[in-house]
Amino acid sequence: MGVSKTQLFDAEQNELARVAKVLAHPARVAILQYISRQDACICSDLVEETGLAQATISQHLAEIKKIGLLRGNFEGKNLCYCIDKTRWDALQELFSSFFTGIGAQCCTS
Amino acid sequence: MGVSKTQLFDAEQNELARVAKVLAHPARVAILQYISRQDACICSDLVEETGLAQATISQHLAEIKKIGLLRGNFEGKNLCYCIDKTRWDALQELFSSFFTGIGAQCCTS
DNA sequence: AATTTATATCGTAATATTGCGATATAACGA
DNA sequence: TCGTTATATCGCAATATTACGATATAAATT
Repeated sequence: MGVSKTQLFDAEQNELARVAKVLAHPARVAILQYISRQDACICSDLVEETGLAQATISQHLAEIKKIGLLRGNFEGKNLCYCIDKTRWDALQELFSSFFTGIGAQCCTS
Repeated sequence: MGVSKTQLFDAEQNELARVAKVLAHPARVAILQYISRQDACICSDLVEETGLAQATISQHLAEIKKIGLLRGNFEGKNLCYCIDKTRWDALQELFSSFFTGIGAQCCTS
């Protein structure tokens, strides 16, 4: 049917999946890397950088925003995005404990 | 058009996205957690556990296999899955360095 | 050999994602 | 105010994902 049955799973499982879905596209990975590389938090030379259309980039940015990772401030006429460090750290911790929790009990045979 | 333009991005970006896509469904997160919780690497009580149909579970397992995370051995009549620890550690490192690499240069304003 | 049990695959319907042109919106500079 | 520039949103076409019943496969048991 195409709809994920999220009600079958707990909040943490759904949250991890929701965040992973945002990282599940190379353009969004590239956007995050690019934004962090420019310490000035430069906005959309992303179009030029990636070769995707402006509408497409804007859509990808919206996905990243949905999980609270982006902050945008106007600097003069430019809307500059930057990564919300607090949220970033929280998500890093989410993934880290997921990986650690499972890794601990892997069978090694 | 619905096709991701993977050729625009580098190998690491595509790899991270490919793995994230597998984690981007709560059922697959739950499956990985369940397999690790049973240190005996028990197979598909997953159907009972999750409430999803057997065909659906099998499909999710196939997705997890595609990124090399599952090993299946026959124990008598049962096919027992377990998580490939080496691969798991490699993916943990992949995510860890992604998060660390970006977090280092986030603007803090 | 026939039956049972466990898992995979096929086919298909419902829905989601990706990408982009066209079109808004909104702030700045002339 | 008018045009320019930057970004968001709409609408649509192409494709991917999710879910599951039905069916295949394959090993173990009888």
